[in-house]
Amino acid sequence: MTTEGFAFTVEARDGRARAARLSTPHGDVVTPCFMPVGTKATVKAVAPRELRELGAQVVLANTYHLYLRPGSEIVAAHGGLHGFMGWDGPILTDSGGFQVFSLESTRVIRDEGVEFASVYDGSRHVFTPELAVRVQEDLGADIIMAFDQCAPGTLSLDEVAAAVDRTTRWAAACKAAHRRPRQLLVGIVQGGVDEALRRRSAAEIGDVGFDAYAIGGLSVGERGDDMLATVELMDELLPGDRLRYFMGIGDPLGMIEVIRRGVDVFDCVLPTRLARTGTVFSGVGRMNLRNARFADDLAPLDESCDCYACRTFSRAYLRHLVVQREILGAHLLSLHNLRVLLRLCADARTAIRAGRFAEFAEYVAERYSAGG
RNA sequence: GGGGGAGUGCCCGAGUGGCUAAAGGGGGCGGACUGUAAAUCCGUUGGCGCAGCCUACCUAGGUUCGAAUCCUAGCUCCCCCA
Repeated sequence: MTTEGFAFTVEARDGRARAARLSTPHGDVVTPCFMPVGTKATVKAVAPRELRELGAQVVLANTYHLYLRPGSEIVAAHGGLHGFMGWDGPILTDSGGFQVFSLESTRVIRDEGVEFASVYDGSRHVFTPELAVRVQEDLGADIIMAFDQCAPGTLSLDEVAAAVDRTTRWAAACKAAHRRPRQLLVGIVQGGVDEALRRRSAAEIGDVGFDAYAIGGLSVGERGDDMLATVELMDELLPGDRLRYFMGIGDPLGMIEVIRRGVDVFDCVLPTRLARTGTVFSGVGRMNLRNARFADDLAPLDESCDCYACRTFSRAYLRHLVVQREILGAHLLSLHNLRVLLRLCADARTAIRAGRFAEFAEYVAERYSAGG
């Protein structure tokens, strides 16, 4: 790896699955690794100290949202995101590429960049690859993302192809603009679920050349088998000695399936969002705690979970918090859902190193088969 | 003692002769959520033998082809003056 302060080593393989180590200026990350999402420099409802206790190694923040509020200069005044949000481990910032997709109704894509209407006050902002890199340099995350156009495979082939082209040009512009040392810039592959477009995007992004690669544009509405087939293809196309990051997957079953196909790290809002809407991952699939059947259920959320919520409270109490919209409910359920994913990753690492990943995956599939 | 106002579905609250099984909100029940515009959004919410019928807008009568809506009496509640 050519980026100063970083190293990446695959330490064990089991099938396509890998157990690896990424060294960063803020510590090592062992993979497979789930990265909690903290868009506005906070993993909603969970304090950094708790993230650490849960076993989180890296957290995300979002360039576009922090650029709008509070503004990167405020963050920079704290010495960057680490000081600002009180997390001393590795941080990754997404570039704003996802907002090109999620804020579709308030944005206009042009070849030079994307014009957004601020979701806060309607003011217009043009995000370019150069600006996305500059803001990310100011924010000071360890790992930063190229500015891309997230285009789901549900769009027309022409649209996905156009997104592939722009993503390549923008990736080159990001690389050229990147100046800050000791900061890992990650290139993103697009192409929806079309094999030819994925091959083209992987080749082009690979030609630009990055020390780590991300798989973007998946888990955004396409069919599950198409998604997994695309991940398998990416395993063949991406260099085996570089970190692979699947952007946006965080359900227990899906996570295991992408680990099985050679992905090292991934992030997702799902565990914390589900928690805030009353749903938890459990050994019997997802449980929506608002359901009346939990009203008098004195059992813990999940007998086998070691999180604070499971060790301390009954389903009936947690349901009460959720139904009454007590803020503690969002907090406790977030702790639990994050713990489930982080523990699964820890177990996956152990299994890969022991050459027992297939067996482990089978166990997870059985345990979380009810949609967990 | 005098004057005025109000009683609607689990709750609040629109509705003042047919388009009303009754707006809207809350609550209840259920669903969704995957690089976070999300403590959000969606559906549903009288009963049944369910293209129909039954029961429903404080109670009991009445007017009318037809009443939550008009009339009479009663019950309950609220406000103002003394």
